[in-house]
Amino acid sequence: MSKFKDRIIQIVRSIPEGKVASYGQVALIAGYPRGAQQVGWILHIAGGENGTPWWRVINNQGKISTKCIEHTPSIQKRMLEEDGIIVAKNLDIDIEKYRWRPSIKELKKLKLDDEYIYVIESKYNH
DNA sequence: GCTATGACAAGGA
DNA sequence: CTCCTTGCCATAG
Repeated sequence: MSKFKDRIIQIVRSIPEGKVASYGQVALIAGYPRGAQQVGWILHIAGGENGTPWWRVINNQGKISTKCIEHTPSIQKRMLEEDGIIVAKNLDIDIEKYRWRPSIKELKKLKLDDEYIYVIESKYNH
């Protein structure tokens, strides 16, 4: 069990129903600003473990980009719709409308220092 | 330790 | 908007 994996899973599990986050956003909040691609990989091997809502993570262009045969795009689309999120036929999602914007208090619980939390806030709350 | 592989992202054409 | 290039970095072999 790597620290990285645990961290990513922890963040993904804290995404509330009805909200989505991008791979880069999850990586950023987890404390790995440039680990977007690794998030996809972690979800590929660990997605589905202990109730991890892997389907709430999409790319920053608002599209579903899974290629995993265990977790196909159609499955992800259905899971998102069950969360109340509108997904177009071409797998497009209005990410800015549904984007998860964790509060300062929520971020502090993740043991991130104040300066770093400010960076996250300024990036997604403009 | 070194190379190859990406469920990615951002910027240029 | 689409297509392409470059930068990224944890894992697997």
